[in-house]
Amino acid sequence: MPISGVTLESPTRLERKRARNRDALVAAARRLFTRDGFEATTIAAIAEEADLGFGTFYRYFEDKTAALRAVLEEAVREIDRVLRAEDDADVPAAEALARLTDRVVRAAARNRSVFALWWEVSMHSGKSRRLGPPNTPPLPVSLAQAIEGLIARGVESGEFAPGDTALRSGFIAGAHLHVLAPPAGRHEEQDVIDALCDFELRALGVAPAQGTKDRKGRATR
Amino acid sequence: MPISGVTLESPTRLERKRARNRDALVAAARRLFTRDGFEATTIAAIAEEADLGFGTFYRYFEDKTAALRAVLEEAVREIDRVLRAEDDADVPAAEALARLTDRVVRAAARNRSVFALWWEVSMHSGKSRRLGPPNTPPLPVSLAQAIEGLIARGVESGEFAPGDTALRSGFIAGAHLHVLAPPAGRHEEQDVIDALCDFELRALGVAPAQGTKDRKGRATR
Amino acid sequence: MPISGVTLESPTRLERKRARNRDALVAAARRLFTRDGFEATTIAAIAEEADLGFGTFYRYFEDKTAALRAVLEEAVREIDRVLRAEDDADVPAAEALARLTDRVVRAAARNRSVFALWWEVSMHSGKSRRLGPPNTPPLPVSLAQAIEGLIARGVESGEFAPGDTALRSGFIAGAHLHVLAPPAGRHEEQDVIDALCDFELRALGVAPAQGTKDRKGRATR
Amino acid sequence: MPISGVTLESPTRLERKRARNRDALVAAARRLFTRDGFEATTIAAIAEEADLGFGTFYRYFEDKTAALRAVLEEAVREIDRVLRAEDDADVPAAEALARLTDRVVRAAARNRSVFALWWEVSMHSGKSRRLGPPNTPPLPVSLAQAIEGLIARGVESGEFAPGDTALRSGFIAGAHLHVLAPPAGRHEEQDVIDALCDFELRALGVAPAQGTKDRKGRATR
DNA sequence: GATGAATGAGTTTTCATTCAT
DNA sequence: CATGAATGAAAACTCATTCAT
Repeated sequence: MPISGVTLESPTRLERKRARNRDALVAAARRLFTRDGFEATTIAAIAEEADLGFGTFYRYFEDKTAALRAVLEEAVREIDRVLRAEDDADVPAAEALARLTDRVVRAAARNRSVFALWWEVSMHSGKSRRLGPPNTPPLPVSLAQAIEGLIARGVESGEFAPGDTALRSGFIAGAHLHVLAPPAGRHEEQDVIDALCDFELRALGVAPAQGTKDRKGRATR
Repeated sequence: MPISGVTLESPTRLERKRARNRDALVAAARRLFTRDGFEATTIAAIAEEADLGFGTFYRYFEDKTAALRAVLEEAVREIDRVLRAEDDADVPAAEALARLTDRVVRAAARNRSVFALWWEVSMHSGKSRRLGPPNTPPLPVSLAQAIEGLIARGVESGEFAPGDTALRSGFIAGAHLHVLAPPAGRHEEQDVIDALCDFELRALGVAPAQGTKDRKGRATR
Repeated sequence: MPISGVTLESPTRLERKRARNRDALVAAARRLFTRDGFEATTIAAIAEEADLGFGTFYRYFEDKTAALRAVLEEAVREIDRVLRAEDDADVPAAEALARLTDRVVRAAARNRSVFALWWEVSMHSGKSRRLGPPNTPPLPVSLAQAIEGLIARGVESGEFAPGDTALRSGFIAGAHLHVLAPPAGRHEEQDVIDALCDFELRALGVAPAQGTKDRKGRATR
Repeated sequence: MPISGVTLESPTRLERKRARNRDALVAAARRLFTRDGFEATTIAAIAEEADLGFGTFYRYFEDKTAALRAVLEEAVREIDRVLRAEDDADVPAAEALARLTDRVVRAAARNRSVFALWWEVSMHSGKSRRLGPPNTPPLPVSLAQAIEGLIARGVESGEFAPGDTALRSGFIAGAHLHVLAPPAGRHEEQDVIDALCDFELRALGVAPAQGTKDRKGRATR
């Protein structure tokens, strides 16, 4: 048993196993939390879904809420990735907003249930039971903030009509998140995106014609 | 003490007490459900909040879900009242939409927490746990349907730009419901309404100028 | 409102009503106790079955166990009536036993469920929960005692073979009570009685031939 | 501590503990069910009586009725063992019945309370509350069936007097089960058996003298 | 006297969490 | 480190009993 080999490789192997187990647990938790709700999901069910022993859960999470946090952190990371768009800094605000819309709708469609979970949890943050994610702002807020920046830019550049930036960004965020509403998914994703871009750009005072035409040609992205 | 008076009032007295108790329970349930969430609220807590005995709860509600239903029914009634607007049938669609927006935003502001509860509950409808109200459509759906009718009317009359009616009504419903998002209430209600009307009418292709000015004589911020 | 008439008749009328109510409650309790068991029967159910108000139950019975006692007392009275047979004192013991058998089987068939309830209750008398009837001996014991007297008489008179009187009376009581066993009622009552008389008289050493013949002709009773 | 020994014994140790716990629970349940009745026994009491934690009960039994089933299954197994007597197939029916009687009385004496519980439960089978054992026939029925076979054999061979086989087997079963009646146990077991054999064989028309004398050389009391 | 509304003690059951193996 | 057995706190729900009308 060569010490060097063991000490060098052993931690790595373990670490990989640990990571695999943790991932399995988080994935299982996401499936069950979003399907049945947080309270209705038992730890035993999560462990089973992850094909791991019952007690093993507690070797990876302090708590059931820790698992929830882990699930939500994924969603937060996803949103952060979507919202952070430094490369859009040099395109016109309208174009940047269209791109953001595209990314948001696609991400929302992909993570509908987790986003809904996040929304639900954020409603009860700071209340008696502390389920919540650590200190992330609620989804609509994050989204609205990102949009707000773009609107401010567009107003400044004269692209967008003047108006209350905060309110309008909230409205747009609301329109974006409408895709989370239950009967979602009945439209083609691309159609939703096109319509939404048209909708919000018009609302911001941008002449729609070309924008829409462009998008129809699927050229924008 | 006239006998007739006694026999006439006697049943009423009990009934009034019953009604008072029931109202107290519903109010208590609404407070706790919206504050802590449905699952986190115990029946003991509801009874205590209503200042009634524990078992008394069960004389008025079969179930915890029955109390939830009662709470939501209030909200449903409120929305129904808001969405039903026969008197708007003869005004232009744009004006009708503006009025609807006004009513919705005011109602949402008044019932923020209950509407949020409704939204939350409707996310888990059709899942393992059957919390939901009997057969009420989710809030966003009801709202979107009402809006959809107006949009269709406006498109037909030429007031609104053509486009997917269903999608656009959904976007507007989302914008409306944005007021439910946590950091709400930081704006004057009237300002929100004005901005929202401006926002959605522009999005539908209506020239905004007069509309905004008309509403309160306030200049758009 | 003539005082005399009222004071004279009023109590009687009331008493009749009271008696009627009480009877209804006892009958309802018997039906439900025997159908569902004592513990599974709620006072509300008894009152409803008796078509009386809920709280009325407590004007007639101190307790749920009081209702049980009332039900059992009926059965005890019935058994006492069946077992007391002074008029059989001057017939031969065999004939007296046959008559007793006849009466017991008919009573048991008529009161199967109450007797079973009695048996069940007597199993747990003197235990933690005091359900039991006041101080009545269990059904098998009462029955065996009555039989024991007859056997003693028959042994003394030489009709019956000698043997342990107590044990044999117990065996016969057991045979009698077999009719309480679940799949009862598949035989003609008279056939059961005939077979049982034949069985027990043989067991006691009485030549069966005539006895059986007689009974077949239905002449004995 | 040899590794092999550990790996071999390790699983067994747990299993043994599990078995011990389960046995403790069943024993506790039997004690309490028979002492206080099924309904009057709480799960907390069973767990306490078994000296185990409250929740532990539910690791071994789905339900209180599951514990009842486990208790009754013991009794059913015991009865099955007693009633199955293939080795008696070649002895005369009278002798086989005498042996069966012997076994039944001894088993009944040993399991008086459980048999009584079984009887009690079978009275309420098929009613609203489904307590009963899965699909075991009631005790008296099982017993009567076994006896019925012997009587049929004896009648065919000419040992027993002709007569209704079903009824007579029921009577004998009743006599056997009389030992379950409360004031039992005041007689020597052997005396009961002797008297019962004499009783039932006479009842079936078998000349008693030898039979009784043979059994233990004791003269009939 | 009849009634049923109010009440809370008592039971069953679930499940997060601990801990010995 | 993985596991699952043990545990009891907590919650829903029932129902006997009391009491005001």
